[in-house]
Amino acid sequence: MTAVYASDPEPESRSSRKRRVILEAATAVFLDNGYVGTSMDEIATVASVSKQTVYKHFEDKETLFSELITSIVAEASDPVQAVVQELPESGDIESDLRDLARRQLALVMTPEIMRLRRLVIGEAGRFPELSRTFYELGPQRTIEALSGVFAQLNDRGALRIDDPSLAAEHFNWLIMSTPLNRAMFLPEEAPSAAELQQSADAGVAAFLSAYGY
Amino acid sequence: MTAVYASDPEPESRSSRKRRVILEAATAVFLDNGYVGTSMDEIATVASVSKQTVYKHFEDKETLFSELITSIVAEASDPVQAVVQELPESGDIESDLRDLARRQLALVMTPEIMRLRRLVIGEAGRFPELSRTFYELGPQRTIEALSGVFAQLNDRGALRIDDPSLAAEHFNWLIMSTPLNRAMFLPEEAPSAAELQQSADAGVAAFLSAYGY
Amino acid sequence: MTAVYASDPEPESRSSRKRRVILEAATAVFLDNGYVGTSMDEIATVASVSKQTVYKHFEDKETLFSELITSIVAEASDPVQAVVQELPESGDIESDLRDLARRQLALVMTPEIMRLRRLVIGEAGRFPELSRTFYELGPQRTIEALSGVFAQLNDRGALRIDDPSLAAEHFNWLIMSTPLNRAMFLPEEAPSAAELQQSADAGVAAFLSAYGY
Amino acid sequence: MTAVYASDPEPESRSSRKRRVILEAATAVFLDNGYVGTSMDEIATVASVSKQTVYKHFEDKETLFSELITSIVAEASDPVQAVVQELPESGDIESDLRDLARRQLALVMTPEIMRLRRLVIGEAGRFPELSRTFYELGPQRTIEALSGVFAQLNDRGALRIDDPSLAAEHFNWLIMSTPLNRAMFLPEEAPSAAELQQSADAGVAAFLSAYGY
DNA sequence: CATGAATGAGAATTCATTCAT
DNA sequence: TATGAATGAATTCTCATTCAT
Repeated sequence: MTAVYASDPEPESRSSRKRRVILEAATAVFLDNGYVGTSMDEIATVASVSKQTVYKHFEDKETLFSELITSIVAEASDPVQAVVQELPESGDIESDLRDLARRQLALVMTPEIMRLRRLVIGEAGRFPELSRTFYELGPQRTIEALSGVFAQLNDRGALRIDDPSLAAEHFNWLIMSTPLNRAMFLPEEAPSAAELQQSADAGVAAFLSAYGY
Repeated sequence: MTAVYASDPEPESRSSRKRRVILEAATAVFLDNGYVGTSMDEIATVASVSKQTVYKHFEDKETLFSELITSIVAEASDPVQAVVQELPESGDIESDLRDLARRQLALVMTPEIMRLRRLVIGEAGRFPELSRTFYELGPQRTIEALSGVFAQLNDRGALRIDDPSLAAEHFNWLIMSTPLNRAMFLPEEAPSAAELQQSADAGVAAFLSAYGY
Repeated sequence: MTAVYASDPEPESRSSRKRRVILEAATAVFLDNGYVGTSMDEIATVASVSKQTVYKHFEDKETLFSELITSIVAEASDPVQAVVQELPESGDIESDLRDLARRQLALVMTPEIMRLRRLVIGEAGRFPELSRTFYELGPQRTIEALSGVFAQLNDRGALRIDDPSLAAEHFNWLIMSTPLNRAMFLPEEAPSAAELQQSADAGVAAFLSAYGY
Repeated sequence: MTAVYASDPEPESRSSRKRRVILEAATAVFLDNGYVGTSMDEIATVASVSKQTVYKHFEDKETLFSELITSIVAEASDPVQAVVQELPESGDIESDLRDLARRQLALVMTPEIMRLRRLVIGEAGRFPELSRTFYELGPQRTIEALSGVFAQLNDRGALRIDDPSLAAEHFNWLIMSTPLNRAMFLPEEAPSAAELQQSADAGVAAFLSAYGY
């Protein structure tokens, strides 16, 4: 999660190091216990700092939660974008789409992202901006990127697509819905990599039946 | 005035009337504020009964929540089943599937069921049995029913389906995922009936491209 | 406990029957859970009557407790008195005293009376009249009776006793203190009948060494 | 004014000072009102700290009570042990035993220890480990010490004792039972020092009649 | 007369947030 | 700057007692 900052050239100040430590602790605790189920005390304890220090860095619990979720969502979004943005060019459209689908699915189904998704959905009433952010940086952004890809594939004659945006939706959910929905309700049964691949492959096959030549 | 109810075959006892009132109040409050965000005091107030009465009917908050959610889930599940179980027989497969899809989608996207879904997902960590129940009585049961329908349609030569269960998954999510996912994250933007129809119709079209003759 | 009333000739009225049932239930519950640990609800439930019925028979919890304890103490006191009042006349003073001691000890160490003793002692602050009653009807009354016995035995030349009351105290505690004190603090380790006899016999022996010829 | 404590070798930390204050307040309140009759609020008020502070130092009411009672019992036990362990060596066995008996009795009959004893007995059902501790550190330990003393006195030819342990029991209860039992049930009638001495002396006299030459 | 419900309060425990040192 | 303590309220659950039906 913090790997994103790994190549950061500027050395962290003490303050921003603390800030990061607190964010990491808060991430762990919030994802485990939810917003209301988490106490500032526990965050401070897990971060090994005093509660005052937490409050020095974040105005209150809501702010901490918001900033936290926003930044994780952004972080989590990037790798998915990277995968979806560029389709490999092997010439074999089916294997290319399979490749994309498998990688996308593997990323989205990460246990931590699943917990994040459940948390954000559960708090959608209390924090509508957060769930909007998740939606926009997650599914929406993904589908836009896919939409671009499918437009190109159509132009290139590889697929037969009238409405790239609609095709992107269909592609996205054909490959993800089954395991995603299942995982959302059955947090204790993590799907195996094989199951994920199967779901991706079957989705791609159906997609090609509908949108291929 | 009460004579109207005189012919009521099973007149509710005071006790079960109270029980029902409490359940209704609890439903409203839990769906609005989530499990932790709801206090027994508020439930009692909304139900216009004393807290004692609540506790006389339900052992504790957890029990109340569990029984409540279980029963709503069961209730909500039945109409969807009814819709999905029997396909109309007009001879026009596309319009039949559209019909089914539209009705199914309209039921599932009911605001109350959406709130229930968010609530259950948000509490999946705390109440895994509840989310399992939702999963089994909801998506799983629906897909099993659809699976049966598609098997028949295949036998009848109306569709070309190898794996009815997989086709059922694809059908289900092609029509539902887009609005469902959106509504999950954007609780304030209820989709219009027109949008839902469009989603259903587009899903059916894609499904037929993939699985039709 | 209610055996005392067994020979009662007059048939119980419904009311007094209920009253007895309540008292029996209350006895069980109070002895198990103490005064504060007992709720009127539980008493009503155990007695299989409604709470109102309890309140119809007893003004309030305090009254119920007081009357209850007073009557059990009185009931429990009588058999001990009976044993202590009359010394058998075998001519063998040691075996006579042993007999008395063993019987007295067996009665006093009854589990139910032990629980009563603990309860009364624990509530001595809240219910001083009750503990006074216990003291007067229990130890004090016993010792007065023993005192009379020892006065006779002195007059008869069987023992050498200046102060019968003091001798009675010494006798009483020589035989009872060890097991009684132990049982007071170790409610889970009921002493065996053999241990009790041993304690009685050793107490009698010491008593005779001090007060015999 | 605080300079007086300046040379204190181990200056109490703020934390341990608070802890001590809480323990003292809790002692007072528990001894007065019993376990269930005492509220954490009252303890906090008496200690002049916030309830939070109480909970920061002690996990819950039970823990506080247990630690508290255990430590008082241990504290109270030591002086009695000191008295009982060493018999003075005046050569006059009767006056030596009287001395011991009077001191022991005076210690045991301290009002605070009496309240502790009542409290522990009253809670023996709820806190069996506590009453066991009391028993072991109190009566049992005392009698073991006395047993050692009597064994020596026998060896030295000062007393005629076959079973030192039994003699210790008899000694202990001959001098203590009467006032102890009375005080247990009549908390409002503290025995005078004179009465205690009389009880001790009379007990010693009887003991010597039984076990002396 | 007896049952379910109501009342009104109190207890244990926890929290977010703010002072004081 | 950071730590322990305080604040003030909220929450779950229970209780003794009283109405109303």
